[in-house]
Amino acid sequence: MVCATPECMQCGSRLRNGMLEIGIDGALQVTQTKQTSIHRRGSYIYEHGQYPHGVFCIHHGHVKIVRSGADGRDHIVRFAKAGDITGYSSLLTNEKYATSCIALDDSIVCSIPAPVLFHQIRENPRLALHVMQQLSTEVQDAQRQIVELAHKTIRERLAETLLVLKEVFGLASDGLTLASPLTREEIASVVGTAPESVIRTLSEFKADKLISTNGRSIRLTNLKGLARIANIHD
Amino acid sequence: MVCATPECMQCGSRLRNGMLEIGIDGALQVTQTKQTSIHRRGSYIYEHGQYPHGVFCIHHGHVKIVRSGADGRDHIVRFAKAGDITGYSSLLTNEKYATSCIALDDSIVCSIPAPVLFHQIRENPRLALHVMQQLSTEVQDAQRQIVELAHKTIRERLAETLLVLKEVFGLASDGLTLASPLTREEIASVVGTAPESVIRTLSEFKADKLISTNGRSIRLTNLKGLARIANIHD
DNA sequence: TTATAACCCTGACAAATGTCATAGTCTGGG
DNA sequence: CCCAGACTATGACATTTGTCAGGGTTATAA
Repeated sequence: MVCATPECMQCGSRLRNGMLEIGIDGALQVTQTKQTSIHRRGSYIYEHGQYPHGVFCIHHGHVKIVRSGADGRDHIVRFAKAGDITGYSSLLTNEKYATSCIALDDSIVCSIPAPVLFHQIRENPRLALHVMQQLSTEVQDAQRQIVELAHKTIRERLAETLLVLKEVFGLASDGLTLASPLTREEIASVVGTAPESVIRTLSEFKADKLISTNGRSIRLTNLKGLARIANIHD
Repeated sequence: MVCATPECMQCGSRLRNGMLEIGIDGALQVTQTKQTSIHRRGSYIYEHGQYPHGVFCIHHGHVKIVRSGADGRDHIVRFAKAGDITGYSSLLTNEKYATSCIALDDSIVCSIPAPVLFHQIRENPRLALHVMQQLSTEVQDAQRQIVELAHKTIRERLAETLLVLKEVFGLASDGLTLASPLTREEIASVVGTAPESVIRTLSEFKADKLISTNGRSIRLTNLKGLARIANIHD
């Protein structure tokens, strides 16, 4: 679905207002060429194996970036939410997507064509530097995850994941309940374990008065306790 | 140790001869400002917690990039060898190193000052693009590691690691023995497990006629068998 | 509203992995 | 050449985690 409304300029304005400073002309080109689409929970923004044609910028909602393992099990390698950009690492290496990007909410996503992005990068060293910094942050996040998967228990990783979900999705109006649409299985595929282990460990946390649950929803009643489990070790 | 010999131009020439094309002037600037140092096994090229002042380019030998976990245990997140560049992700985000870089061999490493690198990036969009591509590859490698740590057994990960070591360090003149100086403990910190588990699994591989060992050295006698274990699952 | 599928939860058990103890082996420096 | 320290190797055992089965609950769509 093409986004033809003049006020739909978040992509361009974000690029301009951020540290990127692609200039009025650049913002105009981006705004004129981008395509906006609406997704419901579960719908694919891009899929493993396709060739990239551009980058995606999340206007509204939340998406998960998923990589499937050899045995068919999926792993959520990161989230993206409104304002975040995704899909450039495969575009830059000019390879098929190694990951899929799937909406978690009802989301609005716009896509900037590759030629436009490359043109802007060539024209503007500050944009280039910004992309490098984004990629550097991704590298460091991924390396941190590697170490944690290798050496932390499920208990530690789940506690940290709950705190990450708080950052990504925020809290409901009570200030305690995670505003996250993730199922236990999706949480498991962030933590890197089986859904049963997530459920069991959540029950431990309940017994330890760190959280309480009601159906899918989780209330974080002791943030410091969770942080202690997550950072320092058991 | 400053590298003053005129023939020591690998950094500059690599940058020029590669896809980077920084031009004669660029190569000259790099060559004139870089510093070359010699390291023995175990010596630090840079260390976790320091602030970066430039990027490092490996002339000769092999290094490990290590990240230490909360419990003090280290994890090898990747290797770099002659021709590879390392240390730019922390430089770009302008944060303390999250990793350490340690020589595995007697190695020769040269360092390009940050201002020179940034100047070259600003001047030359192709260099910028190349750095982005390197970073993209690192992101994808790291994400692959995440999924494997989350969902593969030690047996699978160790088989893959042996094949990786073959790519990084090559084989001795017999065409079978890994030319790797890694101890069992270092292999464990690639695989993400305890040294005992590595030794035990290597013994399984010996029993399965996939490898043979002699002290520290490992002979890969059945590459296809290892690949089968590594890729398809057990 | 109801039917249905997806999801949450727990128990029991099996398998994988970590930890500790101990002994043998290699290797580099004096 | 020899010794000390580091490394490899294996067994026994504890712990963590995965798998399978089954029952209750919730959400979604007709």
